[in-house]
Amino acid sequence: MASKDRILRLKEETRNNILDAACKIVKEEGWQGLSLRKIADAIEYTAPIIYEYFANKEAILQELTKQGYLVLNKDLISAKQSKENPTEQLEAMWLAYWNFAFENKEMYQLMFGVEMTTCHMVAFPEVQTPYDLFTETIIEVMGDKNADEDTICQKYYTYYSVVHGLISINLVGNGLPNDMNLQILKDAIIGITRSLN
Amino acid sequence: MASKDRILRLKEETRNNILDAACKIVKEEGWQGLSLRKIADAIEYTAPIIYEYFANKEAILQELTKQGYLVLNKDLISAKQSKENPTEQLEAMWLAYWNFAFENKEMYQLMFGVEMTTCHMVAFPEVQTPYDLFTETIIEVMGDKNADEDTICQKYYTYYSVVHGLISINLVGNGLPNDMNLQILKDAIIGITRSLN
DNA sequence: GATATTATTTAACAGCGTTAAATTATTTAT
DNA sequence: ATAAATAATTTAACGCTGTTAAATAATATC
Repeated sequence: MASKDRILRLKEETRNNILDAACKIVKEEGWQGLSLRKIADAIEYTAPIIYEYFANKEAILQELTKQGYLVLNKDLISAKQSKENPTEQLEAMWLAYWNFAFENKEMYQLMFGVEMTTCHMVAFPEVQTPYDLFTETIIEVMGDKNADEDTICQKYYTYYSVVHGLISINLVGNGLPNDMNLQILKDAIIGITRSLN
Repeated sequence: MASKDRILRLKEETRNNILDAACKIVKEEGWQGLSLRKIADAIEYTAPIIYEYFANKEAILQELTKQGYLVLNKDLISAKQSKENPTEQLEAMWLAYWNFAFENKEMYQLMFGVEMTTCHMVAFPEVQTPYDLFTETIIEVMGDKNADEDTICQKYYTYYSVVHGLISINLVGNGLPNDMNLQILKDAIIGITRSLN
């Protein structure tokens, strides 16, 4: 019976190897360079074996997306915890979001469809978390626990639009000078925050 | 000698047929559905003939991108001309930009890398035009002809970030309710404009 | 009408995601 | 320990992709 466990452990390991190999290939060659045959090569198997672990290529991308959200959500939470004041928390969170995008460019592209077709598959709960974390803090900044749902949503998307837009502009093409980026980002965040209270 | 002209005209026509066919296929099946064989089928030729008119598939995308910019630039100019006041011109231009994105979703994706790998090939002058048109109007709103180049550039990208971001969010996935979109868009534009003077 | 030129197609290559069948390795049962 | 059953893995193939070279068909030139 213990051998069953060993086999299960090995299968789990191979599954992770597939995901790790995919990540490595993407970091080296971009999403266009990713193929099942390359993944198989990296883990020293032939291509069809992948279908023992994933339904198809899309399922691999879905799993990677999930992992991306886990990292992002962790970053957002620890950013919030790094500050006391809700306004500072919100700013720290958007900065963490920004940093995640540039520390994980390929991941961000996959998750948010920049220069890359996203896998809008069965939604998993992790994609909702950033929205929850941000709106929760927005409510705190507004100091109005009974604030209108639509108003909060709108404020969130105002932040989100400018941050995601600026990230996208930088990921596609040459991007902007670093100092200009940060100035736009911080000015925009401050500006929107001012409109909150 | 006139026959030469006829042939040249026919070649030009076929070239356009290729581009038109590509557009049609993309509108019906999205960028993922576009293939050289489908284009060839649509114009009733076989695939390799396309290489008599374009160096490769990328070159077709480049030409379509160019056409996209021609339309966008025309829209921006006529939006500007529709108003007298520079502030109103600027708002009308961003609204025209917004409308272009949703009236030409596939084109916008190609031009700005939303859910689609852009062809960042040899840059052509048309890509610069929106920047010129917007910054020109921003300067007029500021009423300072000697304004700092960097400041103007920064203001432009502040507008651009929020508009492009909001568009991207809508093109990827399900998008937001229509009224919320317009409210975010107009609020953001008004807010940034307020910071200009 | 024969020859040269151009237009177009056919065939092929290497790569892609994916599936079914064949093969090898491992476990189970006698 | 050997035979049968099960599982793991590979080989071969399909239809698709962009692209190239060679073969063929159509046209123009002499």
